[in-house]
Amino acid sequence: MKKIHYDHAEIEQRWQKTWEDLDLFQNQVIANPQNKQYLLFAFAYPSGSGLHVGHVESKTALDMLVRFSRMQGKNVYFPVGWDAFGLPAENYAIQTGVHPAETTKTAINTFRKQIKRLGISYDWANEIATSHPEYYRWTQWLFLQLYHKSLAYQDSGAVNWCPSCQTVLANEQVVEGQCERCDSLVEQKNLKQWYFKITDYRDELLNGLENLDWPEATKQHQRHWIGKAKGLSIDFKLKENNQTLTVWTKFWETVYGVTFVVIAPEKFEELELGKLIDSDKKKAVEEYLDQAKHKTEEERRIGEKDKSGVDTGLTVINPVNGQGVPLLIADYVLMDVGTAIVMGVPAHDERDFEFAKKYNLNITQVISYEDKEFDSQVKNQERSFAGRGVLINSGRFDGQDSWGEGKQNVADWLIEQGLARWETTYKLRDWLISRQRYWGTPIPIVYDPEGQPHPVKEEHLPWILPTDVDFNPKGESPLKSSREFIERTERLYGKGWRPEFDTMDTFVDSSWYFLRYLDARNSQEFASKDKLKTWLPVDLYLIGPEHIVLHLLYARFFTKFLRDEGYLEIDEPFNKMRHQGMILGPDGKKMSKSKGNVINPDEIIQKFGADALRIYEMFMGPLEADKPWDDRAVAGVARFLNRIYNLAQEETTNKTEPTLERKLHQTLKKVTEDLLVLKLNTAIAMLMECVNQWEKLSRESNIGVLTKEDLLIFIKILAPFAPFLSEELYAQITGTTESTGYQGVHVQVWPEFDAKLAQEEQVMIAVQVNGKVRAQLAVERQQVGDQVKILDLAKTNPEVEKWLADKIIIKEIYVPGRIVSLVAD
RNA sequence: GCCGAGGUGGCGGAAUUGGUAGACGCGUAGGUCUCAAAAACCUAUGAAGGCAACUUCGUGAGGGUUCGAUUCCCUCUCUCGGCACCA
Repeated sequence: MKKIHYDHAEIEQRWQKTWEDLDLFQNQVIANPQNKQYLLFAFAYPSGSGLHVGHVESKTALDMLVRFSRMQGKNVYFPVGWDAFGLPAENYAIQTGVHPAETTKTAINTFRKQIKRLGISYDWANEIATSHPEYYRWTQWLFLQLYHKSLAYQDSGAVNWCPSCQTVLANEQVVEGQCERCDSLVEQKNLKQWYFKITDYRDELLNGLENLDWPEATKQHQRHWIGKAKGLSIDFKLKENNQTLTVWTKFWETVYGVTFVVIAPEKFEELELGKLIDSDKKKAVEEYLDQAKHKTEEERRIGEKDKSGVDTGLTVINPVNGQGVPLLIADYVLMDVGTAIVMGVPAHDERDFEFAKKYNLNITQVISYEDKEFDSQVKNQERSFAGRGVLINSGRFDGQDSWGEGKQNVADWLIEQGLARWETTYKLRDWLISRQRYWGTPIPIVYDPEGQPHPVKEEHLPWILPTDVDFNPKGESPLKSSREFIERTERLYGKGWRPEFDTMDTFVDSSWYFLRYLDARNSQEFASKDKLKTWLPVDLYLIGPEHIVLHLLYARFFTKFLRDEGYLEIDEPFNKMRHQGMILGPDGKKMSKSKGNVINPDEIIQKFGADALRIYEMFMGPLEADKPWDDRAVAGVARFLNRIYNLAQEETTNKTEPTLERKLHQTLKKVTEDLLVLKLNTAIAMLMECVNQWEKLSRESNIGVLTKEDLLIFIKILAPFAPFLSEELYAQITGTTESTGYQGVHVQVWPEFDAKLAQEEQVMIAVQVNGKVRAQLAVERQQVGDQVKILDLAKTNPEVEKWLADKIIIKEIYVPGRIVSLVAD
């Protein structure tokens, strides 16, 4: 039969229009808890460059699962929206003068069009954009709820400042001392800013991870970020005035080895220790404090190699042995770790060792090691070592295991003596949400003429983002340039009142969007309790691994807060979460415009069709892996689809070829199982195997090889993968017309798997002799369980006999249906 | 330095979680069709040896457990992510 190329463009456009006219899969949020499935894709920032192949990957993967679930009779909700506030649109506005609202709208329209072309079956009825007043009104409402509970508060202190973005950043947005977005070196500034008190939930955020079905690596990451550490706070006394200086340590067993104490510059000032210093030291100390204050992030990093500090001339008493040791100031001690005062144990800590060497401080070994070389190196003050050993020079604890009884006994004793207590520290700090940028949600706060903050009244929400604004960065919030904003505030609150000019971190917007999805047009509340109760939690969240600490932590925090406020009944928003990998350029590198290795999905759709693009991206490899693009492999997928199209044109028969029927049911089984665990690459491979066999049999036969029913089974299991082609073929075969109402493949029931039909009649059993496969036995299915017979068959097989000649069998193993293993000597 | 993921043909990747390594796709070679090409289809395709049936080797390296290891254990090595002066 003559092979034709089916017209993918025509078919795809026609069905896209039909589905849209029918409002297929729209308005799926109904309060029906039966069989509910809330499937969530991390909503995207609508960038001006449009959809890229990475977007296609995650959207398509979930769409396949969604279509499959629907056919399985699940009540599926699959919403869509836009993380529409953000810097790129604002930066573009600075360059071109085009208002961010304009560019955002255009970008969303482009994305929407592209997504529809891909055949993603989103429910558009609850589409949201975080920049829409009816959305950010509730972001502001949430801020106010936090404010009323004192979980949103204002504080001044050192903050991370990006000189290029002209805004402060959250700790989470500083990567290696650089701005996450533009890689500028981050500076420290003292500013009064708004914070969310996420630390109130730190223990729950940590413990809640336990039962989540998330990738273990992601959970581990969040644990590290929260950074809970149990240690001992030990009180040292200042000799000069008996003032207590508390150090915090995880290595208290080395306390007898303390030969100095180091304090962070900021802490030294906070405790006002300067006044105790002798005049001869005063100048050096003041100089050091001044210099430390002005160190840039870059200089500090250089300092990693060369530690600096200054002796205060003050003496600290080690409580365990009464020894007086010097107090030094050094900026390698960080203000926000522990108590910002560190006990210096140079024999057993690398940093302390370095510091001691540089400033000629004493070194006392208090742990001896089994390894003689190590031990003598430490003894000779050539290096430090932090491994396990036996305590020495440690009074009553000498001879005890430094990681076992010794560690325990030292702690017990210190606590008993009232010298120390357990203290748990965390790395997680409160979330700084103020941003000195325009394109974001305005913080709903106004200041009275005395400068005291007050919440914007709820009836004034949404607290609209003004439009008469000069975007050009001047180191302060662009909103200050809006006359309307100030006039509005004075009109509503009184003369001399001023609005808060900062906007919120866009991560605030995205921390609760999955809640708004459930009731996006509700003007009375952020979502009705009924719908929240019905649909939460999210059943599967597919999100890039780049959101591990930021978004996922914040969203969990919001969920827990709203639960405590009585709005939600769940503790965790996303019980099951998976990551999609990155699609790399053909060169195996991350796609970027500057590298010129970007693949445009529109071009692929035009050339090969949306179905081919969808299937290719899923066929590339495991969803979670990073995979390089291969242009030629897309053509292979297009070929696969074309073969299906041509085979489906052939006549059907009244009895399916038995081997093909078997293959079809094996395929049904494999595809069903793989879809449930998102192993889409192997599901597609199985579909290909099935088609290969179908084609082979069809070639060898003059008449049809498939019944109409079996053909329809194949089309149905193809439907989640290739929604357009399967819809077309289904319509062709069943002859349904629009007049009968929509009866297309996407509302059909997923076929039932028949184990009997999938079973092979003959099973191939391999025979190993001394671990090497030497023969294959074709065994009737009924005989597989007959061990005696199978072993007999194996031993009398001529191939096997050859290898058994002159040998005695000493062991026989039969794994039913798989393998016979004979051991002979 | 620490934490995490990983290393399988020329390439992307499979492998029922201890049971025939290399499914499926790409690429390559030869062929069919064609005046020719493209497209499409067929056959072969881990490496080495052999005319051949066949044999040996082979999942980053080395060792171990086992009748049997890509899979489990130990040591090492390389790659990719992340964190990092965290006391």
